[in-house]
Amino acid sequence: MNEMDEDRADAWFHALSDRTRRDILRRVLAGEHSVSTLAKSYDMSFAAVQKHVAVLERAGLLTKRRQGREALASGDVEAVRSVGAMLTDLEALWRGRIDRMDELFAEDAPTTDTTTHGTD
Amino acid sequence: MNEMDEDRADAWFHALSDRTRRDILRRVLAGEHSVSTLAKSYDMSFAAVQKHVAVLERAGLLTKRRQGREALASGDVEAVRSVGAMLTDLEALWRGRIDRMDELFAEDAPTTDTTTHGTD
DNA sequence: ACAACGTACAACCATTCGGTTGTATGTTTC
DNA sequence: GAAACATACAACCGAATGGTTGTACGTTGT
Repeated sequence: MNEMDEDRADAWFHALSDRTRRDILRRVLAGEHSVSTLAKSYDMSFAAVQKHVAVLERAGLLTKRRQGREALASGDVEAVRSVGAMLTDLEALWRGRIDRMDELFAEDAPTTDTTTHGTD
Repeated sequence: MNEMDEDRADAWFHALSDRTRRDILRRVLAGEHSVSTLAKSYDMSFAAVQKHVAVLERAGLLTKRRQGREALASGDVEAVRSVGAMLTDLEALWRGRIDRMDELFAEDAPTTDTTTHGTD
């Protein structure tokens, strides 16, 4: 895991660590929304919502396209999948631990059958 | 999505938003480690690492058990899976958007078959 | 007994974060 | 062209974050 990946991960998880941003992401994944439309949904200033959108955009979780005076935001599902993939990698580490525990069991026990491991 | 879930999600993503914490989580998912063992891996004070462990613990991503003078930390893979599930839910919203786009196509096209909607 | 180890926690500090208001600029609409 | 709308961004502020050092306390080894 190199420095650039960690930077991206920092940005992803930080972007997702705020409930308003998670809610914005839900909306823009379900469909395009202008920033002002989004802003009307929350009990805070337009500028605050705009900043949240900017954080999501910098993290690559959302893209904006300009149409006239509106900025239409759209969620990037590929980025969401990348975050999910990171967690799957974490799970894999855990599974490795379990496998190692199984090996210890196998070493300890009288070897009845070493060829088939029905661990799944 | 109620208030308590959002609090948990805030804690999860915030805990994961720091690269040191992600690294600690990787290690304790792979196997139990004492806090001081973990601390030796990073270029920061013991207290700093201890705080990171505490953040992960409060988020429920890791549990500690006391053995003598050591505090052994172990990653909770179920919590990691819960975070992953949240992202899967986000993906589902996106898929809903795509389905709706398909419907628009279908409405636009000459009606060949309106009775069966093979959207799955 | 006592020194070394492992942990816990408080106090402090610089930086970041999440919010505000205000100002500027481009785009519709009348 | 003026008014209303949508965005962008800077400046500011209190709270939280990520680090530090110092202190205290139980546990282990000699």
